[in-house]
Amino acid sequence: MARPVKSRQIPNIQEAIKDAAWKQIAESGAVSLSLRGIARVLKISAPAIYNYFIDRDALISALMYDAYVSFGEFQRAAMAQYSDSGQLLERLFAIGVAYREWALKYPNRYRLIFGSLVPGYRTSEDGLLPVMKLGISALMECVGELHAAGMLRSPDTLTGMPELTGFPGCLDAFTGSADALVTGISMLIWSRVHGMVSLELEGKLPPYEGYPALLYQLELEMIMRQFVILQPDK
Amino acid sequence: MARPVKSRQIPNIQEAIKDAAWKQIAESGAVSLSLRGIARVLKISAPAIYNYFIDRDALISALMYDAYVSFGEFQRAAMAQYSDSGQLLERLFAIGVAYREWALKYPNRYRLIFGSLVPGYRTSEDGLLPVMKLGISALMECVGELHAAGMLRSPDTLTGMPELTGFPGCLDAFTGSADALVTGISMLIWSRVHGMVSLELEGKLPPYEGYPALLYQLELEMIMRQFVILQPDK
DNA sequence: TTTATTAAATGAACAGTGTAAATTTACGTT
DNA sequence: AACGTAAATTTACACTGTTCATTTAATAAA
Repeated sequence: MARPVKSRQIPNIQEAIKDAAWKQIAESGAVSLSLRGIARVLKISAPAIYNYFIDRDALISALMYDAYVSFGEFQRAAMAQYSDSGQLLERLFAIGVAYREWALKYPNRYRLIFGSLVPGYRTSEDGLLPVMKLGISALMECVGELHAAGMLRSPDTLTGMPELTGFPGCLDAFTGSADALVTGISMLIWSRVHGMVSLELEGKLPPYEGYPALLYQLELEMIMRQFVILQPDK
Repeated sequence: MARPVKSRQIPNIQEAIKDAAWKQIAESGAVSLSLRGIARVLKISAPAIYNYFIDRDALISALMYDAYVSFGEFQRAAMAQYSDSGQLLERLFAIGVAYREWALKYPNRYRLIFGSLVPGYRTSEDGLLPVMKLGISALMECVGELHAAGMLRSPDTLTGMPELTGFPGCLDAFTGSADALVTGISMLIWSRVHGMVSLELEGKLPPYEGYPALLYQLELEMIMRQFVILQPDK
Protein backbone atom coordinates (compact mmCIF):
# COMPACT_ATOMS: atom_id res chain seq x y z
CA MET A 1 0.00 0.00 0.00
CA ALA A 2 1.17 3.42 -0.76
CA ARG A 3 0.05 6.80 -1.85
CA PRO A 4 -0.99 9.47 0.48
CA VAL A 5 -1.32 11.99 -2.27
CA LYS A 6 -1.35 15.41 -0.76
CA SER A 7 -3.87 17.75 -2.13
CA ARG A 8 -2.87 20.56 -4.44
CA GLN A 9 -2.63 23.92 -2.79
CA ILE A 10 -4.96 23.68 0.17
CA PRO A 11 -2.95 22.31 3.06
CA ASN A 12 -5.70 21.26 5.43
CA ILE A 13 -8.82 20.67 3.44
CA GLN A 14 -10.98 19.31 6.22
CA GLU A 15 -10.47 22.43 8.25
CA ALA A 16 -10.88 24.62 5.19
CA ILE A 17 -14.20 22.98 4.44
CA LYS A 18 -15.40 23.47 7.99
CA ASP A 19 -14.24 27.07 8.01
CA ALA A 20 -16.11 27.73 4.81
CA ALA A 21 -19.14 26.03 6.29
CA TRP A 22 -19.08 28.22 9.40
CA LYS A 23 -18.60 31.29 7.25
CA GLN A 24 -21.56 30.27 5.16
CA ILE A 25 -23.66 29.65 8.26
CA ALA A 26 -22.70 33.03 9.65
CA GLU A 27 -23.84 34.74 6.48
CA SER A 28 -26.73 32.87 5.02
CA GLY A 29 -28.26 31.78 8.27
CA ALA A 30 -28.06 28.44 9.94
CA VAL A 31 -29.54 26.26 7.30
CA SER A 32 -28.13 27.14 3.93
CA LEU A 33 -24.91 25.22 4.26
CA SER A 34 -24.61 24.27 0.62
CA LEU A 35 -21.93 21.76 -0.18
CA ARG A 36 -21.81 23.20 -3.66
CA GLY A 37 -21.45 26.64 -2.19
CA ILE A 38 -18.53 25.51 -0.06
CA ALA A 39 -16.92 23.85 -3.03
CA ARG A 40 -17.43 27.04 -4.98
CA VAL A 41 -15.52 29.27 -2.61
CA LEU A 42 -12.81 26.66 -2.22
CA LYS A 43 -12.59 26.38 -5.99
CA ILE A 44 -13.14 22.70 -5.64
CA SER A 45 -15.48 20.25 -7.23
CA ALA A 46 -18.51 19.53 -5.09
CA PRO A 47 -18.08 15.76 -4.99
CA ALA A 48 -14.52 16.28 -3.82
CA ILE A 49 -15.91 17.08 -0.39
CA TYR A 50 -17.14 13.54 -0.17
CA ASN A 51 -13.55 12.44 0.18
CA TYR A 52 -13.40 14.22 3.51
CA PHE A 53 -16.94 13.92 4.78
CA ILE A 54 -19.14 10.96 4.03
CA ASP A 55 -22.24 13.05 4.05
CA ARG A 56 -23.64 16.50 4.49
CA ASP A 57 -24.74 15.21 7.86
CA ALA A 58 -21.22 14.09 8.58
CA LEU A 59 -20.02 17.61 7.95
CA ILE A 60 -22.69 18.96 10.26
CA SER A 61 -21.72 16.42 12.88
CA ALA A 62 -18.14 17.60 12.59
CA LEU A 63 -19.28 21.18 13.07
CA MET A 64 -21.31 20.14 16.09
CA TYR A 65 -18.32 18.29 17.43
CA ASP A 66 -16.16 21.39 17.20
CA ALA A 67 -18.93 23.47 18.71
CA TYR A 68 -19.20 21.10 21.65
CA VAL A 69 -15.45 21.25 22.15
CA SER A 70 -15.55 25.03 22.03
CA PHE A 71 -18.37 25.08 24.53
CA GLY A 72 -16.70 22.59 26.80
CA GLU A 73 -13.40 24.42 26.79
CA PHE A 74 -15.16 27.68 27.54
CA GLN A 75 -16.93 26.12 30.49
CA ARG A 76 -13.76 24.52 31.76
CA ALA A 77 -11.85 27.77 31.40
CA ALA A 78 -14.46 29.58 33.45
CA MET A 79 -14.32 26.84 36.04
CA ALA A 80 -10.56 27.00 36.18
CA GLN A 81 -10.71 30.64 37.23
CA TYR A 82 -11.88 29.49 40.63
CA SER A 83 -10.12 26.21 41.06
CA ASP A 84 -9.79 26.59 44.80
CA SER A 85 -12.20 24.43 46.74
CA GLY A 86 -13.10 27.49 48.77
CA GLN A 87 -14.52 29.20 45.71
CA LEU A 88 -17.22 26.75 44.80
CA LEU A 89 -19.82 29.48 44.75
CA GLU A 90 -17.84 31.78 42.53
CA ARG A 91 -17.11 28.84 40.30
CA LEU A 92 -20.77 28.06 39.79
CA PHE A 93 -21.53 31.68 39.09
CA ALA A 94 -18.63 31.86 36.65
CA ILE A 95 -19.80 28.97 34.52
CA GLY A 96 -23.27 30.46 34.55
CA VAL A 97 -21.97 33.72 33.18
CA ALA A 98 -19.75 31.87 30.76
CA TYR A 99 -22.72 29.96 29.42
CA ARG A 100 -24.38 33.13 28.19
CA GLU A 101 -21.13 34.71 27.11
CA TRP A 102 -20.30 31.79 24.91
CA ALA A 103 -23.77 31.73 23.41
CA LEU A 104 -23.60 35.43 22.57
CA LYS A 105 -20.06 35.09 21.24
CA TYR A 106 -20.87 32.13 19.03
CA PRO A 107 -24.62 32.20 18.44
CA ASN A 108 -24.37 29.86 15.48
CA ARG A 109 -22.46 27.30 17.47
CA TYR A 110 -25.02 27.56 20.22
CA ARG A 111 -27.93 27.17 17.86
CA LEU A 112 -26.24 24.28 16.17
CA ILE A 113 -25.88 22.17 19.29
CA PHE A 114 -28.64 23.49 21.56
CA GLY A 115 -31.25 24.48 19.04
CA SER A 116 -33.36 21.99 17.22
CA LEU A 117 -32.62 23.30 13.76
CA VAL A 118 -30.66 21.94 10.78
CA PRO A 119 -32.58 20.67 7.73
CA GLY A 120 -32.95 16.97 7.51
CA TYR A 121 -30.16 16.29 9.92
CA ARG A 122 -30.59 13.00 11.68
CA THR A 123 -28.21 12.97 14.55
CA SER A 124 -26.03 10.03 15.26
CA GLU A 125 -25.33 11.50 18.70
CA ASP A 126 -23.25 8.51 19.57
CA GLY A 127 -20.05 10.06 18.36
CA LEU A 128 -20.98 13.39 19.84
CA LEU A 129 -21.79 12.18 23.32
CA PRO A 130 -18.21 12.31 24.63
CA VAL A 131 -17.74 15.96 23.67
CA MET A 132 -21.23 16.80 24.80
CA LYS A 133 -20.22 15.41 28.14
CA LEU A 134 -17.36 17.88 28.38
CA GLY A 135 -19.52 20.95 28.77
CA ILE A 136 -22.48 19.61 30.68
CA SER A 137 -20.36 17.66 33.10
CA ALA A 138 -18.72 20.92 34.11
CA LEU A 139 -21.97 22.03 35.67
CA MET A 140 -22.60 18.64 37.20
CA GLU A 141 -19.14 18.50 38.70
CA CYS A 142 -19.67 21.92 40.15
CA VAL A 143 -22.94 20.93 41.72
CA GLY A 144 -21.41 17.66 42.81
CA GLU A 145 -18.61 19.38 44.65
CA LEU A 146 -21.05 21.74 46.31
CA HIS A 147 -22.97 18.71 47.44
CA ALA A 148 -19.83 17.06 48.76
CA ALA A 149 -19.00 20.24 50.63
CA GLY A 150 -22.42 20.24 52.24
CA MET A 151 -23.28 23.50 50.51
CA LEU A 152 -26.16 22.12 48.53
CA ARG A 153 -29.57 23.05 49.77
CA SER A 154 -32.09 20.28 49.82
CA PRO A 155 -35.44 22.00 50.19
CA ASP A 156 -38.65 20.20 50.67
CA THR A 157 -39.49 20.65 47.05
CA LEU A 158 -36.56 18.55 46.10
CA THR A 159 -37.03 15.66 48.46
CA GLY A 160 -39.46 14.06 46.05
CA MET A 161 -36.67 13.59 43.58
CA PRO A 162 -36.79 10.03 42.33
CA GLU A 163 -33.91 7.69 42.49
CA LEU A 164 -31.77 7.57 39.42
CA THR A 165 -30.98 3.91 39.67
CA GLY A 166 -31.88 2.07 36.57
CA PHE A 167 -30.61 4.86 34.40
CA PRO A 168 -29.15 3.57 31.16
CA GLY A 169 -26.38 5.17 29.19
CA CYS A 170 -27.61 8.63 28.52
CA LEU A 171 -27.16 10.05 31.95
CA ASP A 172 -24.10 8.05 32.82
CA ALA A 173 -22.51 9.59 29.80
CA PHE A 174 -23.04 12.99 31.33
CA THR A 175 -21.47 12.26 34.62
CA GLY A 176 -20.17 9.44 36.70
CA SER A 177 -22.15 10.58 39.67
CA ALA A 178 -25.52 8.96 39.86
CA ASP A 179 -26.67 11.11 42.75
CA ALA A 180 -30.30 12.04 42.29
CA LEU A 181 -30.08 15.42 43.95
CA VAL A 182 -27.00 16.50 42.03
CA THR A 183 -28.46 15.40 38.75
CA GLY A 184 -31.82 16.98 39.39
CA ILE A 185 -30.44 20.33 40.51
CA SER A 186 -28.03 20.35 37.61
CA MET A 187 -30.86 19.80 35.18
CA LEU A 188 -32.91 22.51 36.83
CA ILE A 189 -30.04 24.96 36.60
CA TRP A 190 -29.28 23.99 33.05
CA SER A 191 -32.87 24.36 31.94
CA ARG A 192 -33.18 27.80 33.50
CA VAL A 193 -29.99 29.03 31.98
CA HIS A 194 -30.76 27.46 28.65
CA GLY A 195 -34.26 28.85 28.62
CA MET A 196 -33.26 32.43 29.09
CA VAL A 197 -30.29 32.34 26.77
CA SER A 198 -32.25 30.69 23.98
CA LEU A 199 -35.07 33.19 24.38
CA GLU A 200 -32.59 36.03 24.21
CA LEU A 201 -30.86 34.56 21.21
CA GLU A 202 -34.14 34.21 19.35
CA GLY A 203 -35.01 37.79 20.13
CA LYS A 204 -38.02 36.85 22.21
CA LEU A 205 -36.93 38.85 25.21
CA PRO A 206 -37.77 42.53 25.33
CA PRO A 207 -35.10 44.38 23.40
CA TYR A 208 -34.62 46.95 26.13
CA GLU A 209 -30.97 47.77 26.35
CA GLY A 210 -29.25 45.78 29.02
CA TYR A 211 -32.44 44.01 29.90
CA PRO A 212 -31.43 40.47 29.00
CA ALA A 213 -28.09 40.84 30.75
CA LEU A 214 -29.72 42.10 33.92
CA LEU A 215 -32.45 39.50 33.83
CA TYR A 216 -29.87 36.79 33.37
CA GLN A 217 -27.84 38.02 36.31
CA LEU A 218 -30.95 38.05 38.45
CA GLU A 219 -31.71 34.51 37.45
CA LEU A 220 -28.19 33.42 38.31
CA GLU A 221 -28.46 35.04 41.73
CA MET A 222 -31.77 33.32 42.29
CA ILE A 223 -30.24 30.00 41.35
CA MET A 224 -27.48 30.49 43.84
CA ARG A 225 -29.77 31.47 46.68
CA GLN A 226 -32.18 28.69 45.95
CA PHE A 227 -29.82 25.77 45.62
CA VAL A 228 -26.69 26.76 47.48
CA ILE A 229 -26.18 27.35 51.17
CA LEU A 230 -24.16 30.54 51.18
CA GLN A 231 -22.59 29.97 54.58
CA PRO A 232 -22.05 26.23 54.95
CA ASP A 233 -21.94 25.30 58.59
CA LYS A 234 -21.98 28.30 60.79
CA MET B 1 -65.84 42.03 -11.63
CA ALA B 2 -66.88 38.48 -11.53
CA ARG B 3 -65.56 35.02 -11.27
CA PRO B 4 -65.04 33.22 -8.04
CA VAL B 5 -64.34 29.93 -9.70
CA LYS B 6 -64.59 27.21 -7.16
CA SER B 7 -61.97 24.59 -7.33
CA ARG B 8 -62.77 21.16 -8.63
CA GLN B 9 -63.31 18.63 -5.89
CA ILE B 10 -61.36 19.98 -2.95
CA PRO B 11 -63.71 22.24 -1.05
CA ASN B 12 -61.26 24.13 1.17
CA ILE B 13 -57.89 24.04 -0.47
CA GLN B 14 -56.08 26.38 1.91
CA GLU B 15 -56.92 24.16 4.84
CA ALA B 16 -56.19 21.05 2.82
CA ILE B 17 -52.76 22.39 1.98
CA LYS B 18 -52.04 23.22 5.60
CA ASP B 19 -53.29 19.83 6.73
CA ALA B 20 -51.05 18.11 4.24
CA ALA B 21 -48.19 20.30 5.42
CA TRP B 22 -48.72 19.34 9.06
CA LYS B 23 -48.97 15.71 8.09
CA GLN B 24 -45.75 15.97 6.19
CA ILE B 25 -44.06 17.70 9.10
CA ALA B 26 -45.29 15.04 11.48
CA GLU B 27 -43.80 12.33 9.31
CA SER B 28 -40.67 13.60 7.68
CA GLY B 29 -39.58 15.85 10.48
CA ALA B 30 -39.92 19.54 10.80
CA VAL B 31 -38.04 20.67 7.78
CA SER B 32 -39.03 18.61 4.82
CA LEU B 33 -42.20 20.46 3.98
CA SER B 34 -41.98 20.08 0.25
CA LEU B 35 -44.49 22.06 -1.73
CA ARG B 36 -44.18 19.50 -4.47
CA GLY B 37 -44.83 16.78 -1.95
CA ILE B 38 -47.95 18.52 -0.73
CA ALA B 39 -49.11 18.97 -4.30
CA ARG B 40 -48.44 15.31 -4.89
CA VAL B 41 -50.72 14.03 -2.15
CA LEU B 42 -53.37 16.55 -3.08
CA LYS B 43 -53.09 15.47 -6.70
CA ILE B 44 -52.47 19.06 -7.61
CA SER B 45 -49.83 20.82 -9.59
CA ALA B 46 -47.11 22.32 -7.45
CA PRO B 47 -47.42 25.88 -8.71
CA ALA B 48 -51.15 25.73 -7.98
CA ILE B 49 -50.27 26.24 -4.33
CA TYR B 50 -48.99 29.66 -5.21
CA ASN B 51 -52.57 30.72 -5.76
CA TYR B 52 -53.21 30.23 -2.06
CA PHE B 53 -49.85 31.04 -0.54
CA ILE B 54 -47.51 33.61 -1.98
CA ASP B 55 -44.49 31.74 -0.82
CA ARG B 56 -43.25 28.69 0.95
CA ASP B 57 -42.54 31.10 3.79
CA ALA B 58 -46.11 32.32 3.59
CA LEU B 59 -47.30 28.78 4.09
CA ILE B 60 -44.98 28.39 7.05
CA SER B 61 -46.22 31.66 8.46
CA ALA B 62 -49.77 30.38 8.13
CA LEU B 63 -48.78 27.22 9.99
CA MET B 64 -47.13 29.31 12.69
CA TYR B 65 -50.23 31.45 12.88
CA ASP B 66 -52.42 28.42 13.48
CA ALA B 67 -49.92 27.09 15.98
CA TYR B 68 -49.97 30.34 17.88
CA VAL B 69 -53.75 30.29 17.92
CA SER B 70 -53.74 26.73 19.17
CA PHE B 71 -51.25 27.64 21.87
CA GLY B 72 -53.15 30.74 22.86
CA GLU B 73 -56.46 28.94 23.06
CA PHE B 74 -54.89 26.21 25.15
CA GLN B 75 -53.47 28.76 27.56
CA ARG B 76 -56.75 30.64 27.75
CA ALA B 77 -58.66 27.43 28.33
CA ALA B 78 -56.38 26.54 31.21
CA MET B 79 -56.79 30.02 32.60
CA ALA B 80 -60.54 29.83 32.31
CA GLN B 81 -60.61 26.82 34.61
CA TYR B 82 -59.87 29.15 37.48
CA SER B 83 -61.58 32.32 36.49
CA ASP B 84 -62.39 33.32 40.02
CA SER B 85 -60.20 36.07 41.36
CA GLY B 86 -59.65 33.99 44.45
CA GLN B 87 -57.89 31.32 42.44
CA LEU B 88 -55.03 33.33 41.04
CA LEU B 89 -52.52 30.84 42.32
CA GLU B 90 -54.27 27.85 40.84
CA ARG B 91 -54.62 29.76 37.62
CA LEU B 92 -50.90 30.40 37.35
CA PHE B 93 -50.15 26.79 38.09
CA ALA B 94 -52.72 25.67 35.54
CA ILE B 95 -51.23 27.62 32.67
CA GLY B 96 -47.82 26.34 33.69
CA VAL B 97 -49.02 22.77 33.43
CA ALA B 98 -50.86 23.57 30.23
CA TYR B 99 -47.70 24.95 28.70
CA ARG B 100 -45.97 21.59 28.91
CA GLU B 101 -49.09 19.63 28.06
CA TRP B 102 -49.56 21.56 24.86
CA ALA B 103 -45.92 21.16 23.91
CA LEU B 104 -46.08 17.40 24.42
CA LYS B 105 -49.38 17.15 22.61
CA TYR B 106 -48.25 19.15 19.61
CA PRO B 107 -44.45 18.97 19.57
CA ASN B 108 -44.28 20.09 15.98
CA ARG B 109 -46.36 23.15 16.65
CA TYR B 110 -44.18 23.94 19.63
CA ARG B 111 -40.99 23.53 17.68
CA LEU B 112 -42.37 25.60 14.85
CA ILE B 113 -43.06 28.67 16.95
CA PHE B 114 -40.64 28.31 19.86
CA GLY B 115 -37.74 26.55 18.24
CA SER B 116 -35.36 28.27 15.91
CA LEU B 117 -35.70 25.81 13.09
CA VAL B 118 -37.22 25.98 9.60
CA PRO B 119 -34.89 26.13 6.60
CA GLY B 120 -34.40 29.52 5.12
CA TYR B 121 -37.46 30.94 6.75
CA ARG B 122 -37.19 34.67 7.24
CA THR B 123 -39.91 35.65 9.59
CA SER B 124 -42.10 38.62 8.92
CA GLU B 125 -43.29 38.40 12.53
CA ASP B 126 -45.41 41.46 12.02
CA GLY B 127 -48.43 39.51 11.01
CA LEU B 128 -47.78 36.94 13.70
CA LEU B 129 -47.40 39.33 16.60
CA PRO B 130 -51.10 39.57 17.39
CA VAL B 131 -51.56 35.83 17.74
CA MET B 132 -48.25 35.53 19.53
CA LYS B 133 -49.65 38.00 22.00
CA LEU B 134 -52.58 35.71 22.71
CA GLY B 135 -50.55 33.04 24.45
CA ILE B 136 -47.85 35.02 26.11
CA SER B 137 -50.19 37.66 27.39
CA ALA B 138 -52.03 34.95 29.27
CA LEU B 139 -49.03 34.57 31.54
CA MET B 140 -48.53 38.30 31.82
CA GLU B 141 -52.15 38.88 32.69
CA CYS B 142 -51.89 36.21 35.34
CA VAL B 143 -48.83 37.80 36.85
CA GLY B 144 -50.41 41.21 36.48
CA GLU B 145 -53.47 40.19 38.44
CA LEU B 146 -51.32 38.65 41.12
CA HIS B 147 -49.49 41.93 41.33
CA ALA B 148 -52.71 43.85 41.55
CA ALA B 149 -53.85 41.55 44.35
CA GLY B 150 -50.68 42.22 46.26
CA MET B 151 -49.68 38.60 45.94
CA LEU B 152 -46.56 39.21 43.98
CA ARG B 153 -43.34 38.91 45.89
CA SER B 154 -40.81 41.58 45.23
CA PRO B 155 -37.59 40.19 46.63
CA ASP B 156 -34.39 42.12 46.83
CA THR B 157 -33.13 40.41 43.75
CA LEU B 158 -35.87 41.97 41.75
CA THR B 159 -35.64 45.52 42.94
CA GLY B 160 -32.91 46.22 40.46
CA MET B 161 -35.33 45.69 37.63
CA PRO B 162 -34.97 48.56 35.20
CA GLU B 163 -37.80 50.72 34.12
CA LEU B 164 -39.51 49.66 30.97
CA THR B 165 -40.19 53.13 29.75
CA GLY B 166 -38.89 53.73 26.30
CA PHE B 167 -39.92 50.30 25.17
CA PRO B 168 -40.91 50.27 21.54
CA GLY B 169 -43.45 47.98 19.98
CA CYS B 170 -42.22 44.52 20.81
CA LEU B 171 -43.17 44.47 24.45
CA ASP B 172 -46.26 46.56 24.14
CA ALA B 173 -47.52 44.01 21.70
CA PHE B 174 -47.28 41.41 24.43
CA THR B 175 -49.24 43.25 27.00
CA GLY B 176 -50.73 46.61 27.72
CA SER B 177 -49.17 46.69 31.12
CA ALA B 178 -45.80 48.31 31.13
CA ASP B 179 -45.04 47.40 34.72
CA ALA B 180 -41.42 46.46 35.09
CA LEU B 181 -41.92 43.91 37.82
CA VAL B 182 -44.75 42.13 36.06
CA THR B 183 -42.84 42.01 32.81
CA GLY B 184 -39.64 40.86 34.41
CA ILE B 185 -41.22 38.12 36.46
CA SER B 186 -43.25 36.97 33.48
CA MET B 187 -40.11 36.68 31.39
CA LEU B 188 -38.36 34.81 34.17
CA ILE B 189 -41.23 32.38 34.46
CA TRP B 190 -41.51 31.98 30.73
CA SER B 191 -37.81 31.33 30.31
CA ARG B 192 -37.80 28.69 33.04
CA VAL B 193 -40.79 26.90 31.66
CA HIS B 194 -39.57 27.18 28.11
CA GLY B 195 -36.12 25.98 29.04
CA MET B 196 -37.26 22.77 30.63
CA VAL B 197 -39.91 21.97 28.06
CA SER B 198 -37.57 22.53 25.16
CA LEU B 199 -34.88 20.42 26.79
CA GLU B 200 -37.39 17.64 27.34
CA LEU B 201 -38.67 17.91 23.80
CA GLU B 202 -35.18 17.63 22.37
CA GLY B 203 -34.52 14.60 24.50
CA LYS B 204 -31.76 16.29 26.46
CA LEU B 205 -33.26 15.48 29.81
CA PRO B 206 -32.54 12.11 31.38
CA PRO B 207 -34.99 9.60 29.93
CA TYR B 208 -35.87 8.22 33.31
CA GLU B 209 -39.53 7.42 33.35
CA GLY B 210 -41.55 10.22 34.85
CA TYR B 211 -38.43 12.24 35.44
CA PRO B 212 -39.25 15.20 33.20
CA ALA B 213 -42.80 15.40 34.52
CA LEU B 214 -41.62 15.41 38.12
CA LEU B 215 -38.84 17.87 37.46
CA TYR B 216 -41.28 20.15 35.72
CA GLN B 217 -43.68 20.02 38.61
CA LEU B 218 -40.88 20.84 41.01
CA GLU B 219 -39.91 23.80 38.91
CA LEU B 220 -43.49 25.04 38.86
CA GLU B 221 -43.69 24.78 42.63
CA MET B 222 -40.44 26.66 42.96
CA ILE B 223 -41.76 29.38 40.70
CA MET B 224 -44.86 29.75 42.83
CA ARG B 225 -42.95 29.92 46.10
CA GLN B 226 -40.41 32.29 44.72
CA PHE B 227 -42.61 34.86 43.07
CA VAL B 228 -45.98 34.54 44.74
CA ILE B 229 -46.99 35.29 48.29
CA LEU B 230 -49.07 32.30 49.19
CA GLN B 231 -51.04 34.00 51.92
CA PRO B 232 -51.54 37.62 50.87
CA ASP B 233 -52.10 39.81 53.87
CA LYS B 234 -52.44 37.83 57.02
C1' DT C 1 13.36 4.24 -14.82
C1' DT C 2 9.53 2.13 -15.68
C1' DT C 3 5.31 0.27 -14.04
C1' DA C 4 1.54 -0.69 -11.15
C1' DT C 5 -1.26 0.75 -7.36
C1' DT C 6 -4.43 3.74 -5.59
C1' DA C 7 -6.10 7.96 -3.26
C1' DA C 8 -7.97 12.19 -4.84
C1' DA C 9 -10.29 15.11 -7.98
C1' DT C 10 -13.34 15.70 -11.80
C1' DG C 11 -17.48 16.05 -15.14
C1' DA C 12 -21.73 14.27 -16.10
C1' DA C 13 -25.96 12.79 -14.60
C1' DC C 14 -30.07 11.81 -11.45
C1' DA C 15 -33.64 12.95 -8.47
C1' DG C 16 -35.07 16.28 -5.84
C1' DT C 17 -36.32 21.22 -4.48
C1' DG C 18 -38.73 26.36 -4.85
C1' DT C 19 -40.30 29.44 -8.07
C1' DA C 20 -41.38 32.32 -12.53
C1' DA C 21 -43.55 32.66 -16.95
C1' DA C 22 -46.63 31.50 -20.49
C1' DT C 23 -50.59 28.99 -21.43
C1' DT C 24 -54.73 26.56 -21.13
C1' DT C 25 -59.12 25.58 -18.66
C1' DA C 26 -63.49 26.71 -16.86
C1' DC C 27 -66.55 29.43 -14.64
C1' DG C 28 -69.68 34.03 -13.85
C1' DT C 29 -71.38 38.00 -15.81
C1' DT C 30 -72.80 40.77 -19.44
C1' DA D 1 -73.06 33.31 -27.21
C1' DA D 2 -69.05 35.85 -25.95
C1' DC D 3 -66.10 38.09 -22.98
C1' DG D 4 -63.28 38.73 -18.75
C1' DT D 5 -60.83 36.58 -15.43
C1' DA D 6 -59.45 33.47 -11.63
C1' DA D 7 -57.47 28.99 -11.22
C1' DA D 8 -54.83 25.28 -12.85
C1' DT D 9 -51.38 23.32 -15.70
C1' DT D 10 -47.17 22.73 -18.45
C1' DT D 11 -42.77 24.10 -19.10
C1' DA D 12 -38.55 25.84 -17.71
C1' DC D 13 -34.77 27.66 -14.74
C1' DA D 14 -31.60 27.61 -11.13
C1' DC D 15 -30.50 25.35 -7.29
C1' DT D 16 -29.65 21.44 -4.05
C1' DG D 17 -27.26 16.57 -2.29
C1' DT D 18 -25.43 12.58 -4.08
C1' DT D 19 -23.68 8.72 -7.31
C1' DC D 20 -20.92 6.98 -10.89
C1' DA D 21 -17.46 6.43 -14.25
C1' DT D 22 -13.41 8.53 -15.37
C1' DT D 23 -9.17 10.93 -15.26
C1' DT D 24 -5.20 12.84 -12.68
C1' DA D 25 -1.17 12.37 -10.03
C1' DA D 26 1.71 10.69 -6.48
C1' DT D 27 3.81 6.89 -4.28
C1' DA D 28 5.54 1.92 -3.98
C1' DA D 29 7.25 -1.88 -6.29
C1' DA D 30 9.73 -3.89 -10.32
